[in-house]
Amino acid sequence: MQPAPASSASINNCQTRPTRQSSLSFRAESRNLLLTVNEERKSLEQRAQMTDVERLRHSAAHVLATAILKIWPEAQFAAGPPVENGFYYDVDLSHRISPEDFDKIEAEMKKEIKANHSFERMEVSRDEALAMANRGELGALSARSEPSKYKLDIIENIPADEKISLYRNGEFVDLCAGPHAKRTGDIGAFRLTNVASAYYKGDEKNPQLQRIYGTAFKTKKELDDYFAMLEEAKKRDHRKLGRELELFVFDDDVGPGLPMFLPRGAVVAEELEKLAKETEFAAGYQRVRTPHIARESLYKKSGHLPYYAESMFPPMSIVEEGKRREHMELVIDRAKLQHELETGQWSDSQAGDQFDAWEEREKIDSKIDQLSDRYYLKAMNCPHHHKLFAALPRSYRDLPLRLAEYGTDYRYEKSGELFGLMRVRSLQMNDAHIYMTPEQFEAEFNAVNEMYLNYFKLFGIDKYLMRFSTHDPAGLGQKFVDEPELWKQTEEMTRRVLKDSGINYVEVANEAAFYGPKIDVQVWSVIGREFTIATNQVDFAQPRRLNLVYKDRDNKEKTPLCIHRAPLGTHERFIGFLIEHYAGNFPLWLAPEQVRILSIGDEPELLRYARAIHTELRANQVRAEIDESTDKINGKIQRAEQMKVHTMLVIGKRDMDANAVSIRVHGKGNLGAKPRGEVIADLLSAIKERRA
RNA sequence: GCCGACGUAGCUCAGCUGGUAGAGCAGCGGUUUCGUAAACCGCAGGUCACGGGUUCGAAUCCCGUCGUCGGCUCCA
Repeated sequence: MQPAPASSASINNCQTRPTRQSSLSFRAESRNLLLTVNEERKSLEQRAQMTDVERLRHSAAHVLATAILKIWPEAQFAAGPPVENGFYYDVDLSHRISPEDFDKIEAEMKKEIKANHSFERMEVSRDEALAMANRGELGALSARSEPSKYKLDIIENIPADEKISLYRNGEFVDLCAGPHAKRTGDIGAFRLTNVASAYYKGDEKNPQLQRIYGTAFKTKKELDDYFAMLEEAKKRDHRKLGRELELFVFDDDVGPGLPMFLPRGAVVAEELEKLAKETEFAAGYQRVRTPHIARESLYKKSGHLPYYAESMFPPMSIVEEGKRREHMELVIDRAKLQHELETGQWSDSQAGDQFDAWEEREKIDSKIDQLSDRYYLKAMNCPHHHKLFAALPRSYRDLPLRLAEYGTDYRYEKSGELFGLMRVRSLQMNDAHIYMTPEQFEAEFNAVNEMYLNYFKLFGIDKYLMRFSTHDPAGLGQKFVDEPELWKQTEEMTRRVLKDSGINYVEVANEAAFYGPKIDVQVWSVIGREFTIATNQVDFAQPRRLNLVYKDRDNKEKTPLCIHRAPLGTHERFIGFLIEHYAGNFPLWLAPEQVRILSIGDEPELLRYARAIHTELRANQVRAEIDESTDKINGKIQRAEQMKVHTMLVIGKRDMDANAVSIRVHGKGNLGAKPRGEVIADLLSAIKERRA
């Protein structure tokens, strides 16, 4: 799992979760700073590949630093790269920069841009660079009493064979690989957006810096469009719409990251389940059901525990009735011993006694351990499914065996990573595990991909990308199971299928699951925001660890290959995505309330007619409601529109006399009157066919 | 987890430098009989997230806890 921003974090069926900090770190004692060093660096060539807008943003970062120095000359700068939607510069400054300071900083930036300084590149020797940094001249307007400490560190980490370059714009000189725009005046339009804190090099052992974010474009128009897009995204924010449309809620007493679906949200989840069940039934999957918890032994065998324990809720310890007394006695003994260890005066001559006490404590601990059983809330469904595979003798004739379940999992996401429905601690996944022979892999993998593509079509997802994550041989035995041959085989198979099927994919090294190569599926909502929604993983390790076997033609027992797949990801994230994608305007088949009947007035005869239609629709499983409030028709329409009810059937005396109804569709307005029977038939067929 | 901002009625928000908590919508009770985005009147609703402190007096100031949000290498 790559450390990714919450909005793009991936969903894993089950796999290792490296910490945010995957780089090797050590303390540089020579300075006050505690620094870490990265394993990998981008080469200069790689970095020189910047698009025009990236150059411009990179230059904007330098202009930002220039402006900050004009106001706070003592500021120390670290890194200031262009990023996806703009740029930032990390600054170490005792003054806390807040958005109130932005006007002042932007005004200085504008002066720099107006002055239209050129960006001059200078190559210097390592010694010159170090000397300048020591005089505080890098990331600065002039020499200063304090050395440019971050720049010094950066220089020291530049490989000996790399050239060192500086860039100057006006008075500002910075250590910088470039490239840049030609002149500050090329920065057509910019704006500072926010300020956040960031550790130097992302390592919490390092000092915390203030990260000033901004964005820049060539033209004012592009900048305005960008902010308009942000506004639109705000309107579509699933947290806002989720509350307004009464889809889901969070409650402090239930707990952070534990969403509860209100009836309207539950409808969406259940319609998605219905879709998945129909699709999977047609594709030869079988449904299974498994508990939400399992004994520790299962995760020891599956291999998850050492890799994944941090992402799981802490275990529940249970002592069976018959063992409670013995357990209690041990606990008391341990407490006594602990007290002694903590309060006792242990002189040098008693070191041996102290050591014995430690040993004794360990013995007691292990006895306590043996008496108690630990259960974990499951964070993934695969081990349970693997156990179902193993539950019956399997023949090659049974393969491929496809076991599917909308499994409920619990993952202990770090508090700072929770985000609406996008990153939660309880989740339900459109999960399935396909067990097969290696010969069947290609066909099965293709079928899975085809399922993905069909879903994309149904939901109107035009842009997608499959990120194919492979292993790095250097990580064998640590991050990845030590099976070089199987890695090679499965990665080749996967790559070939992806290539042959013409699917849009990229290959990413070193991000595979611990048990095999993995594909994360990224999709883009209609407003262009990226979501990592689904996952598809090859597993050759767990089946072996759990002794899964089938009897092959040659009467030999063999280990099956397994594909983990979850095309609809989790309900939580997929619904979050759909809310934004549709801006809350769900297609008829997904709409929480498909039809609302609005009568004009409440004369008994008219109400009878309206109620008859309501009853008929509900008898046909249509989610229809009837608004019998005393509001006037405009009020009823307003309320239905606000709740984004898909179809409104407006019924007045005129309609009743003609045995008709007037149709109004959310977002489309009044579509006029039609015969009652025709309207109902149209609704039923649109729902059945899941028409948009 | 770490840094920062924020937390007032179901929702959206007002409440100045400490002095009796307010509006609109939603809800409830009436009246209204209205043809495609808000009829009218009334009523009710808050331990100002929670806990502590300062003060004659705290929504307001301080500390802590909980929660939400922004961010935590896309590297000079």
